[in-house]
Amino acid sequence: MTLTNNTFTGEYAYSLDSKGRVNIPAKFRQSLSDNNEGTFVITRGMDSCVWVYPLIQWKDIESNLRNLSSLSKINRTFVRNTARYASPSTYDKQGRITLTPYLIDYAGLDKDVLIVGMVNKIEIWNPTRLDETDKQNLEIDPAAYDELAKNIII
Amino acid sequence: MTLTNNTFTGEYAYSLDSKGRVNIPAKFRQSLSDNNEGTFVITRGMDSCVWVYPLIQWKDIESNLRNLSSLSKINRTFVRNTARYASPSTYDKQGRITLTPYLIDYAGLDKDVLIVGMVNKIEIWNPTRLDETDKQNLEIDPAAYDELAKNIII
DNA sequence: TAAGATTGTGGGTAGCTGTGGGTAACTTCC
DNA sequence: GGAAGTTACCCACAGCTACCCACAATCTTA
Repeated sequence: MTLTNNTFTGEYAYSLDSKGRVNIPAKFRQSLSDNNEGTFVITRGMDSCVWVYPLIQWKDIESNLRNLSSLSKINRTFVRNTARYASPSTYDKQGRITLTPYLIDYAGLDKDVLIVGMVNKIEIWNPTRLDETDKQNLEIDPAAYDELAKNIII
Repeated sequence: MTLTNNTFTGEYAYSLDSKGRVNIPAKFRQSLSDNNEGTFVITRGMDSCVWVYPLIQWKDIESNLRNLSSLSKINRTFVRNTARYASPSTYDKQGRITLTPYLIDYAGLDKDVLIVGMVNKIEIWNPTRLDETDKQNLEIDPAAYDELAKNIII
């Protein structure tokens, strides 16, 4: 099956082992283009989860960060928070990446994790936290949400 | 007769087998343009059914999602809820796609299923649920139809 | 009407995928 | 410099998926 390059969708239940390793779903690996060199950049998500970017996607973000002037305080804070927790991770022969202890703690990860495709990146969740986040998001402005849906879903 | 490309109409009774496979009606497959590479994207419908998009139709949605910045919370929620349940599925030599266990459960699918052409996408229903949904929709506010009439002529 | 082609359904199997664990090389800290 | 802990790489194996073939029912065509 040929998928769009570097594009991720779907939800998968996987497990985090005692060494801090998680499998990247085979479907996701197949969609990776070669210039990623089997490498992802893992970092802290804006929700309570881990964000996993394919290397070339991250390089894009990096060059965008470079263009943010440090004169503005919000820019400095944003660049710092984004860069600070990012680290590259190459997957092993079995297709697993190793997470850092900080990120495992930040996302509250335990043995069972949910891997969610977010189109240009991947999220790793503690299933319980994702449920909670889902519920909170029900309180999101419905009009704004409908507006998005109207323009995108066909 | 050949209809417009990637356009689906009509209703068909098929069966879901023990491996989670359903046949895509031959008429639907014939209407697919080649750039779909024999691939559909299946996802959760807004009603209690499975939505099946031809690949190129889904790519449209995907590229819209790609342009939503994850800095905004509502964008993150929307991308997650849309991408999460979507997964590509290429039909086999017999013209069948494989559904995910989650979607089978969500739509309450059993052995007998109804496949409904929805012009730009396909719906897969549990016949009982479609009946129930139909009955509820009879009670639709006539004013809502009047509103719709402004947008479409039949 | 008869022969052939197409379509829908069932099932077998090789190879892949996800998971656990072992070991050698490397790093860190006293 | 050496012990202890950590990391990167390797192998093993059970379960599952993608692919293949078979066959009956239906449709097409001459």
